[in-house]
Amino acid sequence: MSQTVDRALSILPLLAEGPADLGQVADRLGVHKSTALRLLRTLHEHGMVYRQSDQRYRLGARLFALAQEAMENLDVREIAHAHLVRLNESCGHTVHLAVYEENEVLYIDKVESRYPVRMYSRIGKPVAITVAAVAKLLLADLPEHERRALAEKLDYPMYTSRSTPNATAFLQELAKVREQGWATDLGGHEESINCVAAPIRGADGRVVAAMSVSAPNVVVTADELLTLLPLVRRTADTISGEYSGRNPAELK
Amino acid sequence: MSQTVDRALSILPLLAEGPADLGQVADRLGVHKSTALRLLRTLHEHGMVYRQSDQRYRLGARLFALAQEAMENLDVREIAHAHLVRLNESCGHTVHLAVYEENEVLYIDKVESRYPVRMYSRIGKPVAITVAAVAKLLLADLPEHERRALAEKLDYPMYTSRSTPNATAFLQELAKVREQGWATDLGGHEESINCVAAPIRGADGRVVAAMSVSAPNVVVTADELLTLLPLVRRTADTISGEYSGRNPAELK
DNA sequence: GGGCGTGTTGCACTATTTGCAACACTCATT
DNA sequence: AATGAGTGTTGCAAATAGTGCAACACGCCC
Repeated sequence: MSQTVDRALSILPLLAEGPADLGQVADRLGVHKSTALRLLRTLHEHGMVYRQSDQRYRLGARLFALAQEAMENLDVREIAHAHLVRLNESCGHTVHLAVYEENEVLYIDKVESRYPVRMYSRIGKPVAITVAAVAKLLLADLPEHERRALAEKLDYPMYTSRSTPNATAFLQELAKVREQGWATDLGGHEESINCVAAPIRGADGRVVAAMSVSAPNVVVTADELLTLLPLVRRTADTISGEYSGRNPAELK
Repeated sequence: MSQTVDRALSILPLLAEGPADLGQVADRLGVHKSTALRLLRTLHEHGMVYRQSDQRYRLGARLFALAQEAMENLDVREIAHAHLVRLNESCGHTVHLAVYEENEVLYIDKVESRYPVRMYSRIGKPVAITVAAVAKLLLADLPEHERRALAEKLDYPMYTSRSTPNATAFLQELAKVREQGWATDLGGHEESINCVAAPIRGADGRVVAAMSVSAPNVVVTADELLTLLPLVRRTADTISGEYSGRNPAELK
């Protein structure tokens, strides 16, 4: 592993917390100012960091553009999008699409609720992995040992009284989810918000993504939301079919 | 400037085009496979790239998370958001917030139209810089020489017949925008979409961001959209006031 | 089982990066 | 004006850290 690159990349999460000046960056990296300067310069040339008017550094525009492009190239996302919109049109609630990647689950698409009350979430944001319905589906499909290892390693923040409290409970929940082929989150992340989710599978049957419908209590009760389950599952299955049907489009 | 970091960072835009295997990466970088491997490994450890099941590399999740965090830390964005939402509620159209950074203009916030017909755009996406109303405002405020230099350097794609055709026309347009303190884009990017935009200024009077309201012809005519101008300008001014009023919140 | 096309590792060489110390610059303070 | 503390910046010599090579380890197809 490359030390120089390692150091340079370590600067990014550091700047993500907020702007910092050269001295601060050097200190937190544990290197000499001049070294930090040269690393920052290289990052700058690539547009990864930006020097604002007060001389301090922040993350740069290229970063957004990259994240953007990367997202748009995801095949599942492309295939799923139209279906998500249609689902939103027929039920009106917020629809999410998420994938698992290296110990994180993240939203890669979202169609906003048509009701005035909206939930907070954002594409690209890592999901509350221990409680979100989509996360349960994605993790439930991991190979046994990987799933256990991950479960042990996670934190279990008690967002609400119904959050998953620990690894044991989590693994149990995952087993259930795996069994039934769908998942819910009933107020486990935010007291008043419920979700139902279904898995999207590739040709080999493995779960490649998960989608969910979320709505706050004030709009529909948990029971009412559950009546949408068949629709959500059907949508997910349609996407699965389309995804496994065609060979992953080779671009260019 | 650091060669190693330079090479490593060059991998990212390359992967943004689509997944690639080790050989391809090495070739396009012009380095030996083993070198490419080690760079990719380091990128991997930082979650910047991800190795998919077919062994090929793609951009990784951390990239999204970083872009995400960076965006949320922008003070203008935070201050403006509530006002954008309110504006959207009162007029129903899509509202955008954009900033300028190193030869690019990018959207940093967006409130979706409440009409069924939506326009395509996405937070983090670089804006069509030669035609977008927000871009004109941001560039019009650059110091003379920088503005000229940039204008010369740009491409002027003819998205529609009303797109800005060349540097001369662009500079002229910028002068006008600078003069009047607001800007429009009447079908310059997409034939049927119009925008009106107003600048958000910091305490020193410099333009720090720009906001716009966009709507397709099928919903309102350009003339009707222009009647919203006073409202847009008022909103922008309110945000400007709030932004220059408080000292930029030092976090942590 | 031989022949590809991958990705991976150990090693010797030297080019690249590093920390230092000295220098520039801006801003307060006196 | 002059001093000083706080920044960011550059040239240099030392050596660490990165490089390409060549050999190896796979998996896959014929």
